[in-house]
Amino acid sequence: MAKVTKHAGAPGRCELSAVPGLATLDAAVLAELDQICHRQHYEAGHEVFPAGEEPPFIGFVHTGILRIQKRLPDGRTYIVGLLIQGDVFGQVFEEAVNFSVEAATQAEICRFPRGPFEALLGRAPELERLMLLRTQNELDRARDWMTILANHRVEERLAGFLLMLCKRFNGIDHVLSVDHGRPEVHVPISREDVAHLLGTRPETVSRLFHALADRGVLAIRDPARFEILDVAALVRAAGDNEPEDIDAVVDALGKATP
Amino acid sequence: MAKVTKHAGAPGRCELSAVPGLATLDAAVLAELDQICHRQHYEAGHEVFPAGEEPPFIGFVHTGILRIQKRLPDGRTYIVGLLIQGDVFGQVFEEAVNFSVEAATQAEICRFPRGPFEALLGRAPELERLMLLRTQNELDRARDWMTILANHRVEERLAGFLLMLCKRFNGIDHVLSVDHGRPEVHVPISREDVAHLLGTRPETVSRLFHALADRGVLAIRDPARFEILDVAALVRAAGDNEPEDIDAVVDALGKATP
DNA sequence: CGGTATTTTGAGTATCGTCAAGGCCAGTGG
DNA sequence: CCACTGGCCTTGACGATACTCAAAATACCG
Repeated sequence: MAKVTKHAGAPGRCELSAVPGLATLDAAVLAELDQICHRQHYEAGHEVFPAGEEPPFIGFVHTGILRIQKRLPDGRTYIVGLLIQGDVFGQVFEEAVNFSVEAATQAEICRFPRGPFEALLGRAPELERLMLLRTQNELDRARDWMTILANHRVEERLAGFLLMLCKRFNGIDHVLSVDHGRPEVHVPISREDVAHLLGTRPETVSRLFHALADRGVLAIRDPARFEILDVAALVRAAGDNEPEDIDAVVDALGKATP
Repeated sequence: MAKVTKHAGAPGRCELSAVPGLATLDAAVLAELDQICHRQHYEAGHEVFPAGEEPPFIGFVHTGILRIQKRLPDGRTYIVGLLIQGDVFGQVFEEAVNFSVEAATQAEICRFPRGPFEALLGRAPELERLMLLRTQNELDRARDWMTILANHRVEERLAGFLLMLCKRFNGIDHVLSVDHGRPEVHVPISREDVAHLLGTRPETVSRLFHALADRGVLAIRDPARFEILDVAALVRAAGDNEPEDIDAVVDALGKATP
């Protein structure tokens, strides 16, 4: 993992106007963005950009899943977030970032070189506003994730992770689907990555998936696919007794693509 | 706790130009900010604004410490961040926030009503840029905090918390000082708050403070004040083997106000 | 000085990490 | 077509860690 191999991309033609989040932008701004954008493909495990340096570009995820992470010299890895379709990453106007970005699966992204992108930011207040709102949103999600991480029992964290997949990844990359009339969640990353996200070990993750299955909360169709049998029980397992949340999940599951 | 009592504040006169982070702003923008700003005092435990609603203002912390938190109906509390002198809080252009803000100690803040503040944002690109950079910074800190939370042993999280206090709170509110030639850290929040921040219980926090003391890493002067006896050991206890970090802490401790 | 809240300590138990072995699947090469 | 290999996932046993409940000690405040 962490190889730097990259595949060359062609400039322009990123169909940015088709992207929901960007549709509100002025046509002229969109055209300029499209001008400076290079589309690029990454294989799973390849590094999109490293920690400790100035990020060379702002990225926009088209397909696939990326990990935001920090690797320590002793081999420990912390994953502090996942990036999916439609997410923007890379800080503007920063000299160095603390976290690297790696492809967790095959991924297709758009790269906007920082120089031109930052110049465009200055000319297009609406784009700057968009970046501010997106960053605020990311911060909010990071804090939500912290409340999951702060649960002492790993089972609560794991259940919270599954619910997060349902709520946020719905409709993305076949994460959520309905196969035999029951909602099915596809966990798009390895046990080890899940463990790194949750601050635990792969063995414990495995044990707890099976514990949830034994209690009838979910069924394991294959190591990456889980049928949700009892949403309410899963929400209870997450220790999350906010009624709004169970509604949000039921809602997300209801809208899952068959 | 969580009372809504507020003390009335007088508009203007917030001496915003004296604030390091805002000094780069145009004088005219600063004057406008000063116009719309109301200074307000909060007692420890009082709510600055609640979760689930549109935040009524953007806040700027002058003195004291605030908690960003979520309270669950069953009484559990998650603290996802602390705000100190110079921090800005409150999202712009958002309908509802997920987290409430409460005073952890007596606090003095400036309130910028959202309407006028957002209007000013549109007229002053440099202010919007400032907000973007601050939010990016907050996001980075939140992710750093996540890497501390993801450690399985509470001792690592507690040591990481102490080091964070040294690095970030240096020079603020007497958190860091040198009393008998040795650096002394003042933990400005209760054991319970520390526990909520670290995802554990006050008993465990207490036990681990004393365990660190028994090993000679630190000395407990009173329940809120700790003398750091062995910085290197503390960094090791945090499980953080990035050489940059020990340097940063030694540096911060060296600059501590005597 | 008394009353209350906070912190500390103790004992017992649940949870999780660690180490080690075994199983499953996909891709490879005979 | 089948054995072999390597990666991932699973399972088991044991010990370490932290949570729970309960009580005592200390600090705080009027």
